[in-house]
Amino acid sequence: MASGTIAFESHHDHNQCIEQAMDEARSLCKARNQRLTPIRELVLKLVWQSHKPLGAYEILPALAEAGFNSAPPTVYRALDFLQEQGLVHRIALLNAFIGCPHPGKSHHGCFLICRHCNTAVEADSRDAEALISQQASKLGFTTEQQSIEVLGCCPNCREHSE
Amino acid sequence: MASGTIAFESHHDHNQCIEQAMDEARSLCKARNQRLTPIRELVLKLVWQSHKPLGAYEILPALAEAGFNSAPPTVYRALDFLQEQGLVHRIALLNAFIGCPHPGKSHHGCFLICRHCNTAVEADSRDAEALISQQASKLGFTTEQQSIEVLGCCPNCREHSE
DNA sequence: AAATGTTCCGTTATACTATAACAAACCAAA
DNA sequence: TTTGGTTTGTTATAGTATAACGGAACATTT
Repeated sequence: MASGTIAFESHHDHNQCIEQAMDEARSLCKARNQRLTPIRELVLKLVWQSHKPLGAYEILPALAEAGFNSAPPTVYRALDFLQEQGLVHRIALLNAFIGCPHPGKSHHGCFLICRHCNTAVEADSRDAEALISQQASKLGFTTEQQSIEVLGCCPNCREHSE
Repeated sequence: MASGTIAFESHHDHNQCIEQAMDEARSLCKARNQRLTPIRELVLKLVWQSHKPLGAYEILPALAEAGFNSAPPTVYRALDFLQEQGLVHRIALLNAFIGCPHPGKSHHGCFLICRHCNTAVEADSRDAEALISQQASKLGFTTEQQSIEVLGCCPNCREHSE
C-alpha cells in the first residue's frame, strides 16, 4: 500500500510530484500514440496541483485564464480522455477528479477520503478487489470494474483534533 | 452472501419481496419512534418495485399521480429519511436509489450492478471491508464509511448473450 | 503540395441531479 | 389549547454533465 503513503505526508515536495506525473503522462501518451494536447496537459496539471479532488467546474476558470475556451464540454472532454488513459480518476462520492499516482500499471486502487480536509489518497486494494470479485462470481456475476471509496479521517486531521 | 441470491433469480415473487420490506420498514420505524409518513412509505414502495436503482426524478411522476406535491425537495427529503433509517441506499455511480434488503442489521454491503440490464444487487462485503479498513489504518486513516460498487455482467444477461 | 479522412475544439443549448430558504400544515405533549 | 418540533408545499437556484453541429487542426496518402 506504498502508493498511499506520500500524500498523507503534509510536507513533501509536491511540485516534484506534479512534474513527475506530467513526465509520466507525456511518455505514456507518446508510447500509446495518443495526443496529450495543450488543453489536456493543462487539465492534468491542474488536477495534480490539488491534493483535494477537483470538480470539473473548479477547473474551468483556470482554463479561461490560460486563454482557452472554457465551456463545460471542453473540460469534460479533457477529463474523459485523461480517464481513458488512466491518468485521472473520478471519485463518484464527490463528483470530483484526482490524478492517478501510478498510471500505466494496472490499478486496483481505492480512495481514502478525509471528511475534514477533503484530501483523497489512492491506496492499493488488490486483495480486497480479488475477494469481492470472487464473492461476486459465486453469484454468477462477472466483475468488470470496481469502485471502492472510503470516507473517514486522515492522520493529519486526527492529530490536530487531539 | 445469501442476500444477493434472490434478486438475480428472475422469476421470484417480487410482490412478496415488497410486502415484506414494507412490513419490516413499518416495524423498524415504530420501534425507533420514527414517522413513516404516507409520502415516505410511497417512496419506499416505489423504490422497491424496481430491481433497477431508481433516480429521484423517476419517482416524482408517481408521487404526482398519488396526489402529492411533486417537487424535487419532496422526494429528496423522503429519500434522505429512508437512507438515515437504512431502508434505502444511494448508488453513487448511478445517482440512483435502491431498497435495502436487510435494514436494521448492520449492513456491510456492496452493490453488483449489471451493465446490460441495470439490475443492482446488494451483496455482503464484510470481509472485504474489514480488509480495507485494516489496510487504511496502516496509513493512519480511520475508516468511517465505505462505498463499494461493482460494475459487470449479471448471470441472466450472461446467459442470454451466449 | 493538395486532397482526404480523422481527431479535436468552439459554441450554444439543454438535460439531469440536488439543495436553499421560507411559509404553511400537522402532530405530539404539556 | 397553547406550545414547540417535525413534516410538507412552494419557488427559486445551484451544481453536474451531455447533445449536437460546425469549424479548425492534424496525419496520411497521393
